[in-house]
Amino acid sequence: MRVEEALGERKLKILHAIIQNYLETGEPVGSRTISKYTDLNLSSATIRNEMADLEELGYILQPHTSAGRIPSDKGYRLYVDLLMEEKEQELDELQEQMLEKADKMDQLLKQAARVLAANTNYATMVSAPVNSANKIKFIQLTQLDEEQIIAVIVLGGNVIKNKIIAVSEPLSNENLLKLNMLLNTTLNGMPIEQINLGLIAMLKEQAGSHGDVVGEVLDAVADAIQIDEDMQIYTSGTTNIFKYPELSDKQSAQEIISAFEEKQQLTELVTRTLAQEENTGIQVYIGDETPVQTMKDCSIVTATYELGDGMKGTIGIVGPKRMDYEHVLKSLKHLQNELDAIFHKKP
Amino acid sequence: MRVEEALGERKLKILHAIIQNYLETGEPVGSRTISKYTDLNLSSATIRNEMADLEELGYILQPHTSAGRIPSDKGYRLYVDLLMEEKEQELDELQEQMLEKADKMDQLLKQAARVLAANTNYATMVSAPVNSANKIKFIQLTQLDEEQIIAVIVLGGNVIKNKIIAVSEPLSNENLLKLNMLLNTTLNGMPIEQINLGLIAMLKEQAGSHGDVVGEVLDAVADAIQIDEDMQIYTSGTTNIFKYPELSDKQSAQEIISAFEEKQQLTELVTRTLAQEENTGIQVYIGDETPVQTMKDCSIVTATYELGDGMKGTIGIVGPKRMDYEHVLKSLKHLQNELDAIFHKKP
DNA sequence: GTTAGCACTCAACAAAATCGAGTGCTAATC
DNA sequence: GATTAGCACTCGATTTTGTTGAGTGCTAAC
Repeated sequence: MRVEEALGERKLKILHAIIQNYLETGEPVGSRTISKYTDLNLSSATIRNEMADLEELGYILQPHTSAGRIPSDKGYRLYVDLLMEEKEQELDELQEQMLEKADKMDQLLKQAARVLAANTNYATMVSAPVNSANKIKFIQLTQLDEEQIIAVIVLGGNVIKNKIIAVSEPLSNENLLKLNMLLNTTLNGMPIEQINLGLIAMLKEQAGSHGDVVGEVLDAVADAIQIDEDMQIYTSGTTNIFKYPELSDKQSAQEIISAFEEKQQLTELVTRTLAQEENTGIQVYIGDETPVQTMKDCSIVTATYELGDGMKGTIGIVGPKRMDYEHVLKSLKHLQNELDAIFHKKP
Repeated sequence: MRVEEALGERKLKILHAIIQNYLETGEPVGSRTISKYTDLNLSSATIRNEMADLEELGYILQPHTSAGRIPSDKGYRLYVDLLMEEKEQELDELQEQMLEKADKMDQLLKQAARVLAANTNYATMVSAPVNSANKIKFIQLTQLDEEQIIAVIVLGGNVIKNKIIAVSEPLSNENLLKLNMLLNTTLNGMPIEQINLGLIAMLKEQAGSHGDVVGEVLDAVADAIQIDEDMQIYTSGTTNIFKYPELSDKQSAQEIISAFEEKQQLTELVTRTLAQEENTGIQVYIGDETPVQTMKDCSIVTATYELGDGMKGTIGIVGPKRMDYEHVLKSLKHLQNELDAIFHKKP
């Protein structure tokens, strides 16, 4: 608000025009262009004066003397926060493609990333839902054969974990039953963070006489329950960055694509996004604002979706700073709703 | 053999020298270079004459008049088949990195891809093991809560599948027990291809009176068992292709990287590789020989590894045609053994 | 405060010039 | 007959130079 006042309406309009034009063309925009293609009815000279001011204020900058102006990060920020008007538009295509086939979660998410990439022409990522504060809902051990026991553990949000445990001697049916009872009564409803060595030791004690085998099994179960540190992230359209010359020189392309392949940095991004608590769940990082230094020449827009039970995932779009913010935000919101709907419909 | 005779030893030596030099530099190699940097003691003029012959025979070619020569696909092929001498070398590093941490299969494979990429400077892929002729080893249905049943299915090679089934009305304990019995007696040991609608119908009949719920459950189980058509493939070092100018123009890079991200084509490659039955399990595709047209300017080297139970997976390396075949083959064999060892040690 | 006009800047493009690696061919040599 | 030195020639790559035009800043007039 204050910024808006301080700048004055005319400057704002000019800034808006510059940004919009730059978003379309990717070329620095000059005073003449603005003078001609807006309804401001000002000569290029006047625009030049205003532009000089805007540059001094840090909203735009010149790549080199005697070039037009391009928006600075600060300029983009103002644009996203104030200037952008969200125009409604149809986008049912997305929906249809989406619902087509979506029985398995991972396929669904991969598909989501793909559709979003196709729809926006940027690189996209979708993280599988995680829940740091998840609880155990159900545990069961079953004898698979003489030497193996299979443990099935169901967490909140119906996340299932399996582990096959090799045992040196078979467990009696009776013991297995007891063990199941014990595990369920003790662990049921327990947040997984609370499962630590101490607890395991206690369990072993309670299990008592059955000796080593029980110990082995309990250790294995504890191991299986641990949160897997690397979350699943699906990406698509990474090569879309080649469509934007400012990102597609070898150096940048190399870095960005690597980041998308190795996922490490994306994980960080997701974690950060999920941590941040905002009402809409949508966040925009412009240039240097990014949590991931590799992408300091990009803009990143992220959204979170929910599954209930506190399970959350992230959708993200990475593109050039001159990304079509309106379109991206719209698509993202749409997909967000879509996912919410799907997950709440079929649990 | 015949080729070797036909060419004559000197031509072979020259060809060898040309290829080796080209592998290192990536630049067309001229007669002078060969004349100077080999122990042939021939003048550049002589080399030129020989080169003219080699070109006529199709083993090398000129990118343009008055440029040096580069190997043709046919030349590479000869090199791989005959000329290459596998020199032994240490490579324990690989092994160490490998064993460091490898409890979960997917992490292990991802790690394998990564190590291989780092080691070779090419793009790599590792497919998770699949088994088209897999059998059911164990099935169990358990009541999770009032409205949900969880199905756990274990296949050969200890592949586990889960499915949560929503039921409209709870199943009685007794019915559940019967159903479990039925499933195990009928399906145990059965190859998953044989599970089709007919069989399901028969099962439903045998289950008899229990009505719709059983039907629902059986359908769900059948669904869960189906082979998931898209296999898991882990990639790494895709951006290594930027290191090779001949692959890193926008067009090619774009295509190759896309192929690595979207995996569709890699799946095809893996399928093809697994189908091919060769003793060593190692295959080399040079240029146009590739099953994946996108990579017609690359060479691809693949190897299969085994888990027993007929489960097989693939490791692959994609790089420029002037790849360091010796090194690649060596690394690949090494990793192949490594994986075999790991999997056979800890089942 | 706005605008017309002008000198100036500078990236981008294109044409021209230069360079040099490499070739094929011929004639001399072993 | 095989090898080699030598030379004219080719052609991509690089550098140089010139040209263009979009765009600026500044000044003076409106």
